[in-house]
Amino acid sequence: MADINVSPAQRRPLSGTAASGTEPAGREPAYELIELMFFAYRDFVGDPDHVLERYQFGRAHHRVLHFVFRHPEIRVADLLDILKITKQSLARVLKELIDQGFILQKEGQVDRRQRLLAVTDKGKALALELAKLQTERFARAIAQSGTTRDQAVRFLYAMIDPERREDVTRMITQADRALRGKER
Amino acid sequence: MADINVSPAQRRPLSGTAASGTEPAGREPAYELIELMFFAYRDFVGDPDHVLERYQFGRAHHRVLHFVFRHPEIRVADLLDILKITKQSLARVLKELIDQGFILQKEGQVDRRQRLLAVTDKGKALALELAKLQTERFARAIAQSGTTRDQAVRFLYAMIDPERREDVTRMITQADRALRGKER
DNA sequence: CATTTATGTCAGCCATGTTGACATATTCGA
DNA sequence: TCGAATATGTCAACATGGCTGACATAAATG
Repeated sequence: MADINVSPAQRRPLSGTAASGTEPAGREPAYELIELMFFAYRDFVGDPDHVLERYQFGRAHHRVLHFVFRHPEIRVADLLDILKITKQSLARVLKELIDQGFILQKEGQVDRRQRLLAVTDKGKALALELAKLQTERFARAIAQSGTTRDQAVRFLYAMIDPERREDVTRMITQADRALRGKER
Repeated sequence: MADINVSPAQRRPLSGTAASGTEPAGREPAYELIELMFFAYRDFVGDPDHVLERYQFGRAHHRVLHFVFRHPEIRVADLLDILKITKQSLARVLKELIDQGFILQKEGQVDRRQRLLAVTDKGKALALELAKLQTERFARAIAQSGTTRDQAVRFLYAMIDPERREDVTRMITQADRALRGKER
């Protein structure tokens, strides 16, 4: 459980910047948060990007691999629903992931029209490697910011469109259940 | 200061999911945080996307407009450095923003090779409209998650690559100073 | 058996990133 | 003062990953 750099709230940024008066328009624009979100996300996806270059994969491959890893035997239609892309877009990257042996398809048992997707051992290894990089970033950020993991979860959750939150929670819960079930 | 929905920690997601044993590999992958970050960012940039459609602009236009708005009279080279794209990529969207009257260029006073960029009134209005949308999302998220704004700032800041943090802080501070100086 | 569903695929377009090469104007240092 | 360095623009070509529209196939379903 040893962590890279446990020191709460060292060298924090600005944040005493807003509220000079009573604007009629409402709230002061939160430029600081907006820009921090932009840079944070860029670095968050940057880690995996470097690894993916090894296989000539891009971010699209990462997303597909990740969600197939998290939802073994997922139907194509459900994957499209998570990613919010078209099947033509999915087809391109999925084909490459299958050709290179990271993902495999099997015919559905109950409904033989379905092509259920799952990661191979190779795919699992890569998905885990990428998840670990991002996990380390979160662990660092939580430790160094003096936040709790729970606060971070609640904050990010509340950044999601209210009407989609339930779906997201359900999806994550279900994936956790499925994965724990498998690994036992 | 009245907010949309002030209720701390209502309907929070899971988060009691990790730590089943002592893996030799280290930490449990933080799937929940990883996926929440993905969905949060998608919605975060989704708000502006809809508005930008009105002008046939994309996210690239948004980024350029935003940072030019925040850094009046910015040099092209400095803008490229913030965005981390090539000048050829910038040129395309910048041309459209200039043609449609959102941004204008002026020759540098001290160095006449420079083409200093600034938003027009029209550009400022659009930049503010977009920033306001994202500000509202943050205000909602902070109120509903029971976090403080300061915690959110520190957390996002700590998500950035350590070696880039100083630059980001400096950039934000400087932009705040420049904008406040102008509005007085 | 006709229709609906799940998936695949072809073709082409668009947005936004890239590299490489080269042009122009201006500044700056020897 | 002149040659090199700098700031910017531009042309051409390419890659990635979105999109729409059209159509094909196999299987399920009423």
